[in-house]
Parts: sequence; structure tokens; C-alpha cells
Amino acid sequence: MTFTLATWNINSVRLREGLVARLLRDEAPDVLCLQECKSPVDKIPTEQFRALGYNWMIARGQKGYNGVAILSRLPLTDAGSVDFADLGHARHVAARLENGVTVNCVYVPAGGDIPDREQNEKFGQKLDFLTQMRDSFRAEKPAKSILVGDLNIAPREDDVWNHKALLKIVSHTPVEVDQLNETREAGGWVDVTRANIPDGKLYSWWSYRAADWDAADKGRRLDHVWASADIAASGQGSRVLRDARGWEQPSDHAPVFATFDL
DNA sequence: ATGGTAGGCCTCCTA
Repeated sequence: MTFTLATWNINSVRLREGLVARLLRDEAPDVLCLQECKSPVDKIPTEQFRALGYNWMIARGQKGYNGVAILSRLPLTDAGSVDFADLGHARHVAARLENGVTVNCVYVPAGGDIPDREQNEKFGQKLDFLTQMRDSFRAEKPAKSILVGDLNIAPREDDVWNHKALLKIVSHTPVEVDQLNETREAGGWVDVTRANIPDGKLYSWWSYRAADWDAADKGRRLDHVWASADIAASGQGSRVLRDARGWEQPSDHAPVFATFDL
């Protein structure tokens, strides 16, 4: 069985309902994981998605901030959620497919501007969130699992437009990169995107603040697709749909895709 | 070195 999965930080699912529908129509992933829905679950618009065959949604939400959802045209069951770092935020939800694969949709805290937990509480929360994820993987090794989402860290030198310039910028500091790698290794997760696309610059996010995001191309790879070691080899055909960053009234993130042949 | 844009909400928070 082959299925395609995409992950996208949508930055308000209500404002960008039309863009989600466009992605579902044009690219037709079997499963679409969304982050930053910025909506309570009962206010997520699902009619257009259902009309396109996406009859399942497992989500966690809150008013105004955060929020994660898994849309699917394959049957899903709710596999729970964890409040990593006890922030009271909707940043994780899991769903199970009929083939037994568990899909985790994660939105790691951005972490504020100052990369120092003494001066910036949000940075500490980001590190704590990752530490608790790591510990959960140590406690129970993931199997037949996929983890995707906006992890808000670009771990490799070629995951950012300028490695040196970003070493002190939250999302690419060594302490975050180490923490993310430790979290990934603790679960035996494989970075499927980079397994499929090992070489060259690769980004999934471009700031709204840059005048000409496409020409300047000062991007970062903040959005990730991981698979547990037992199914990682089945991950194929990864890609970033960069075009979506140029759609009308876009999210600042582009969707990341992977196909699994199980 | 700085400030730049965007979304949601209740006048400023977060990214």
C-alpha cells in the first residue's frame, strides 16, 4: 500500500481554507497534517475538505493560537495527544491509519527571539518541549510511526540560507540543533526528507518580512517528515511545494511531502 | 545594525 503525506504550517486554517482546498485538489495527498490552525476544533471549516473526499479529521485546537489537525481521505482513529512541557497548548495530535501506521502532527514552540532561557522564558519552553518529546521516545520506542510538523528548527547547514549568519538566531542555534538531533535519535527516527534529498539547500519557510522572498531566498527548513526506523526505508519521493509560498495571501510555510510504500 | 509583515484578538500577543 502506498500513501502520500504532506505537512503544512497553515497560519490560520480559517483564513486559508481555500488554500488548503487547493492543495487537496491539486496535489491530493492521502493525509495532510496542519499546524497553527489558530482555531478551536469545532470552528475548523471542514465542508470543502469533505467535498474533496477528506472525510476524516483528528485535531486539537484552542482559540487564537497553535492548533494541529490531521486531514485524511483514508480512515483515521484518534491516537491521543501529549501536552509536552505542560504548556496547555494544542501542539500535538496523533492518528492511526488502518494499516497500523501512527501519524504524529507536531508544532514545536517557536521560542521567541533571544536564545537564552534566563532572558527569555519562551526559549526555555522550546527546549523543555523537545526534552519531554525525547524522554517520551526513550520510554517507548516509536514503531510503524511517522512524525511530521513545524519543528521550528533548521538542523543542517544547508537547511538555512546562511549558516554563519544564523548561528545566534533562534531556530538554528547549536543548542537547539543538538536538542533536535537528540530527540530524533532517541526515537530512532529517520529524517525522511533529507534521506530522499541529501544534498543542497532546502527550505520550507520564508519570512513575511522579506520584501521579495523568492528572489532573496533567505529560507529555512523548519518543517520535517520523520519515520521510525522500521518503516523509514519505505519513505520515497520527498519534495517541498515551494510554489505554495507564492499563492495569493500565502502561509509563510510551504508544504512538505513524502510518499510511503508499505 | 536595524526593522521589516502577518494573524487573531480586544488593544497587544505571537510568530
